[in-house]
Formats: sequence, C-alpha cells, structure tokens
Amino acid sequence: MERNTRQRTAIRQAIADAARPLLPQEILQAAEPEAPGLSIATVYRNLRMLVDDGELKSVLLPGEVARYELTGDGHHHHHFQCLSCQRVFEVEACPGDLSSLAPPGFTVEDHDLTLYGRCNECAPAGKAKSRKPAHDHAAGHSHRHR
Amino acid sequence: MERNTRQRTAIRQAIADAARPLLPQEILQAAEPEAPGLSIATVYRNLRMLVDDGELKSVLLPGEVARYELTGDGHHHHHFQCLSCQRVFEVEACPGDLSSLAPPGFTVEDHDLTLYGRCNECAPAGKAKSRKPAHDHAAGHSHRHR
DNA sequence: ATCTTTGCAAAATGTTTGCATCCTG
DNA sequence: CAGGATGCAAACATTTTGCAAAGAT
Repeated sequence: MERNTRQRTAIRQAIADAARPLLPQEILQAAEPEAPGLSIATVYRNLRMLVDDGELKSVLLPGEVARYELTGDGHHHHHFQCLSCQRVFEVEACPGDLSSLAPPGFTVEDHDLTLYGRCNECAPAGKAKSRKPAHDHAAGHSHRHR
Repeated sequence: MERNTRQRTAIRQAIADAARPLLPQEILQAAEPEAPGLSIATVYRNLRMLVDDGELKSVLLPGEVARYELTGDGHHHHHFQCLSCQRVFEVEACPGDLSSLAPPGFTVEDHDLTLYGRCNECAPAGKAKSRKPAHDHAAGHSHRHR
C-alpha cells in the first residue's frame, strides 16, 4: 500500500468520520459519494491492507460480520451492541484480569467482551428487530447472510 | 420435527458425546459413521431444528463460525478458545454484573465473554497456528472461509 | 514509464433451499 | 400410506481473486 488513490482516501475518511465501527457495506455507502463507482472489492482490499498496516482494526462480535474502526492509540477496549438498532459502539471500560475464570490447567492470555442492551438513541422499551440475548443464541448464522 | 431418523439420532449423539461445542463439519464427521451418507445439508437442517426446539444452543465466538452444544440446564456461562488448537470449551465462571461498564445513556441487558489462551492439552509455549489476540483482530473473517 | 490500484466478473466458502424420493409412524 | 426427512444440486450472501484497463508518482 503505497499510493494514495481517491478510493483509499474516501474509505479512510468514511471510517474516520464514523463514531462507531462500520460494516464493509456501510463503508462502501459512506465512501461512494467521494469516489463514484467505488466497488465493494476495492473496499475489502483496502480494509485488509489498512488492517495489515495497523491503521485499522477489525471489530468481531459473536455471530456478526466484521466491522472496522480506526486503531487510534490501540488501547484495550470492548464493544456494546444495541439490541434494537444493531449498531456497535466502543466501550472504554474493562472488567480487568479474568484469568481466575478459566478451568484448572488452562491459561488465559486475553479476552473479548461484548455488552448488549439499548443505546442512547433506542428507548429501553422499544423492542424492535432485536437480537436474542447473547446466551440464548439463535440458530447458527455467522453465515446466515444477513 | 417429529420423527426419529437415524440421521437425527446420530447428530444428537455426536453432540452429546462431545465435551465441547462442535462445528457443523465436526458434527458431520462424528455422526457419519452412525448414519452413512449423511449430508451436510441434513446436519444444518437438524441443527436449526434442534436449536429452535431448545435442545441445542449455538455458540458464537467473535469471528468464528457457529458451534453447537447441548442446552442442558441452560445456565449462563461463557467460553474459552485455545489459541493453539482453536477448540472451544465451556467456562462456568462469569464476572457478573457489567452494567457499570456501559456509557451513560446506555442500558446493559446481557453480555458475552470469550477467554483466549492455552487449553490443558496445548503447552503455553507451543505457538502453533494461533489466532491473534482478541483485541488485535486479524482482518475480517466471519466469512474468512477458514 | 512503471508498477500499484481499480472494476468487473468469476471463484471460493459456509449455509440454505427446491425437489423428487425415501422412510417413519 | 401420508407427510415429514433426506440427498443432491442449485441458490445465496459474503469475501477473495484473476485480469485487463486506469491511475499515481
């Protein structure tokens, strides 16, 4: 990744402008106005390059397609997904060391945590197209091709 | 889902016999000897039926394809993935209430937690085909087609 | 001018579905 | 023997890749 193209700039900008991790499709839509004719293949190619470069980080939530956010200072953090609008937000807090939770003989090196609930824009009452509670997973659909 | 077929019995048994959540492919391989000619389509169809029936639960880890485990008593628990062998194990412990971690205006209803490290069979040194640390996600690959 | 990057279309993956047939109850 | 369940292949959604054309330095 060495040259600066209109497409790459638009993709970078789209992610930088978002206040939350975006889906490849959202990135395409956000960047397309800046780079007319932008193709999804180019979005994927650039996402991969930017992640390899350390400029971006992919945000993987259980059963969800990868989203992307700026690496920023790269500090440890987690994510929150709204059960109503499905959008994902960064969460600064972290429960800390969880090595005591592992079974004997197992060593913990890292962890991933996702919180589920309602974001500030979605009323805690409005049970819209909600995802099922995390430990009540619906049928397998990592590839359910949402 | 009303009839008892050789295939369905084999699938149920394969999952019951496993000490950990299995991938659809692992289920196919484990059940095939009991039900020769078993097709992957049948595995998927039954997994979905059994999940809908509440007999099974899908285990979704970040960036991973769905795995399946028995619902059992359906108690709240989490999972551990070995960075060396990639296998997933159940973890009884839970950090408890995490609602304080959410940003103001957000309400937490549930959470998902995944621990990463080495299982009892994989030496903490053997850095085999390991997954990257959780907050250092590799490029998107919910569909990375392992 | 060179060599990266793009767009398009085709391939690869994991999962789902249509349909004729098979088998359970 | 009726209707659910299976196997096969085709369909799907998402992501990747081959290749010729376009573009950046």
